[in-house]
Amino acid sequence: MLRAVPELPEVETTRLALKRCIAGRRILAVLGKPMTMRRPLEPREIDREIRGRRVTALRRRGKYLLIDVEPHDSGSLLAHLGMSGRFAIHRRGDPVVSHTHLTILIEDDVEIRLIDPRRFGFVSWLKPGAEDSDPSLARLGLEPLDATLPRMLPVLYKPRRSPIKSLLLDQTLVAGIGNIYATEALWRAGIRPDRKGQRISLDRLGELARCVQAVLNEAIECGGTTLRDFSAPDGNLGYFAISLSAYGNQGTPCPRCGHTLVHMVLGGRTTAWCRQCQR
DNA sequence: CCAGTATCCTGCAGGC
DNA sequence: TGCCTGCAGGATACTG
Repeated sequence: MLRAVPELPEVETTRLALKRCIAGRRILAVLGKPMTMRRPLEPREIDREIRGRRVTALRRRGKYLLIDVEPHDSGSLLAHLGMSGRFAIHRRGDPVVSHTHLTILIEDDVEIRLIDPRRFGFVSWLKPGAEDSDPSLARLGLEPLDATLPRMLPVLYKPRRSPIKSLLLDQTLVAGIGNIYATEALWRAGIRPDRKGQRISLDRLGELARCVQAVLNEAIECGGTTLRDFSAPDGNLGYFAISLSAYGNQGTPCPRCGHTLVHMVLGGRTTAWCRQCQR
């Protein structure tokens, strides 16, 4: 199984698991050392802000996770898992794996741990009102699971000259799609990754939007049905084996037509695709 | 404004 | 067997 980079489905699965385990529970303490990450990690500041408070809600925006605490509108934790980040749910006393940068102690002996070898992710405290002006959140585009996507994606992509693959990865247009699900959605839609947005009909872009939603929903469903909240032995969340038709499968037969899948590099990202049935 | 590229970081696969 | 190189990619600063 490929070790998947967290995209929207993995973040959503993490959100649902964290919700089941910590929503309504009180935070006892936050532990960790200051660390250079995508944004500086300041465990003591986070501890000062959320110690003793109850978790009220877990939200997702694109690939970002928001953890709200009581009282209402008193600020939130903002997290991004980057490329190698994950939240693990543990019991107090479980062995600590390397690259555990943050530990959130929850009542009833639950611990939430942030593990991120590459440190492209982050967890930071958003002061009350800071959410609206946060530079990362403010730039995010449409939620891909929104019912308006089939109508809006063609409008957003049609004027663009970039390859469709690059447009799918542009978080300011639609937020939450990464390299894996962009590759899968294009394979499903039968669109070659380097075709410019301008050169794709509105109908085909609408179909692409439905493929994006289908592959994301299937991945979430897969995660929801295969993941346990406390998964032995390491408590990892948000990683699961959805069967991928194109991503990483260059050199093997296309599951639809049998033609050998090839790969190309677009914007520094590899894409597997089928010359026969992706036009 | 827009499109394309370099950069951060570590683990690991592949080659010799 | 072991070392070395290069690749993996999300967000963003930077360049053309």
